Amino acid sequence: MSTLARIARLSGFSKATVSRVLNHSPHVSPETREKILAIMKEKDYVPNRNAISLSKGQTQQIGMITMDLNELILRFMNGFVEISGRHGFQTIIYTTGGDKEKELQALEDLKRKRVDALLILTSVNDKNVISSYCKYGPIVSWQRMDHPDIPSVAMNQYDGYALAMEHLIEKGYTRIANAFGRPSSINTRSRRLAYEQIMANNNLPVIEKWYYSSIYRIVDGEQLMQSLMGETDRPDAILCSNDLVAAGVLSEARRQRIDVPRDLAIIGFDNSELSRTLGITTVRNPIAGQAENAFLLMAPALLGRNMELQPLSFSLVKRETT
Amino acid sequence: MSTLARIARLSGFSKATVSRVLNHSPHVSPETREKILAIMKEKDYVPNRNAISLSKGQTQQIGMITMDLNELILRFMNGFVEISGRHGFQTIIYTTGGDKEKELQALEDLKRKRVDALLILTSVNDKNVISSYCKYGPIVSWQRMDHPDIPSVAMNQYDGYALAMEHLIEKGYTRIANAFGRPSSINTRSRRLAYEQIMANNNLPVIEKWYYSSIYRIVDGEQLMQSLMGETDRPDAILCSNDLVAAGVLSEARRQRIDVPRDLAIIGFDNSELSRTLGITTVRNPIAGQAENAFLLMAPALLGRNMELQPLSFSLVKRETT
DNA sequence: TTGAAAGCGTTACCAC
DNA sequence: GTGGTAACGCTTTCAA
Repeated sequence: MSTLARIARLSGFSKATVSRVLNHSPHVSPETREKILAIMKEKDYVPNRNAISLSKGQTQQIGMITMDLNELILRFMNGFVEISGRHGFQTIIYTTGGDKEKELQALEDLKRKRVDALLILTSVNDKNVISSYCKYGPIVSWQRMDHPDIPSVAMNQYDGYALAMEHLIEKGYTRIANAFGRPSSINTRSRRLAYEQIMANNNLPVIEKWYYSSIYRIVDGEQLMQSLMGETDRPDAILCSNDLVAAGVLSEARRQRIDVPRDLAIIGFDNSELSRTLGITTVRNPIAGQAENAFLLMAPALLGRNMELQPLSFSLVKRETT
Repeated sequence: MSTLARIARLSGFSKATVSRVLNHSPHVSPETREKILAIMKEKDYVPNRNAISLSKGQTQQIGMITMDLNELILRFMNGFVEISGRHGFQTIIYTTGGDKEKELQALEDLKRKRVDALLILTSVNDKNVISSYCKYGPIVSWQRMDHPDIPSVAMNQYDGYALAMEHLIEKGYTRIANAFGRPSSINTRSRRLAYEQIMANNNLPVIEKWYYSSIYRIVDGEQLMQSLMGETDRPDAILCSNDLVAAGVLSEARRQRIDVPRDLAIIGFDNSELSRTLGITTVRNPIAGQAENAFLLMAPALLGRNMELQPLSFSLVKRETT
């Protein structure tokens, strides 16, 4: 195994000079550089990362914490991996499965300098517990943390929902059902607010009996549609918490011979792969952009320079269900 | 920032003794241990991982290389993360996007001791290039590599396919179409062999005109079903390369008012989340078991002791499409 | 049971 | 431009 010291010995130069070559220092004569590089190549030398990390006090690794992995999380991760890779950082994933202890392990890894920074996608520990680790390195979150030390890149769902609402009303749909996700989450509150305000703006009645919550997956969507079929008074549009739900609603509607979009409009959320294949109108969530911003928020601490966050916005992807 | 040296100074003992406490060495008196532990707690001490890694020459990190992330890969990864975590190893993901250069970076990381071992899920570089890194640490692959130095945990798809075939025949389906994946892959060959042999064993005719290949996704399944509708001579069962394809076939069949499973049986592969929600009969692929075996193959090099691989087998999950 | 000191493989500061 | 050398924070002999 060849080391920097060995290269120094073989080349006749000092370790310092060899190190300079490694780090592209301008204070090395071209001949020296060539000579040393040649020996490195010959001896198949590569610097030991641990030694570098120890010496520099930085590992060039960033940890990503999540309870589980799903399509959305993956899209965020991929975006984050991409930009951090461009800046020379590797990423390591901590899947906690919702276990507080496992999550703490990840936080401890910031303290013990295994990672230089942490990205939280979904967490289970109390925000004050988490924020107590901020002194060891930058921590940025996707989900809102409501803590001054932990910035979040989450977007206000109001805007995305509003886009969908306006589209529906413009198309003439007014009897709108809402399939919400977590009952009292901030996102649900924002979405509900968007629905109510835009209905009011258009002098349309808010129909609370068509509020559904805890609707997350395909089956939930199917069941929702089924229970709707049992009633005489039915909505002419359903705004879904995500694309999975929309897919469930759509497939059940087809099974029930309902003409989509003539008799029922369906809108999903997130613009996932599934919505594309099934042709579901949906709201595009700029996830890669949020991931990028997450890294940019860490940049000052990591790279020593501020970087401008990019402005993000939702957009509507019109397909065959509206 | 407290270091081991500081703890030693404060406690009045040497660094060696403090290190012994850290590593649960039996050669420390209980009182000394207590005293030192108390000071560690008080000073909020945690050992620096880089220093440990450098000193030991091991990082306790394993790299996982993949071109991209999908549900199957994730299941494998989760299984691997789980077992390696139990043995004190963390995992780091290298997503290459099919870029040979990026993949090489990961291999270099084995050389520069950022990771102790590598797990290859999908790779793009030549097996000889990859195997040239074997001298730096254990490399295990999911996909078959056909190289003596790189063991694989892939399973013989013949067995899984045979299970599905026998189930179909037992149920009375004989006019079977096959939706294969990559045209000339080893998996496709095994599956095709299984189909042909089992048909032969039952004195049934092999129908090559119903061989389809390069069928991977939902839309591919839908299209396959559509093209089948145009013909007069139709199969009474379709064996799909994976659950996505089966989902596509199923949804298109429903759209075309075909009675599943009376007029058409559908079997998927992998027992994914989707097959469960849609009620598709499928072949369960013991992915977590394979992931576990992947770690066990590394165990000798990593832990210094041999571990017995567990025997794995496919099984059939019967649902509503057969 | 404990301590002293030599690694581990780099970087970075200070001379020259 | 180049070299000497002290960090970085731990583990691991070898003695005592």
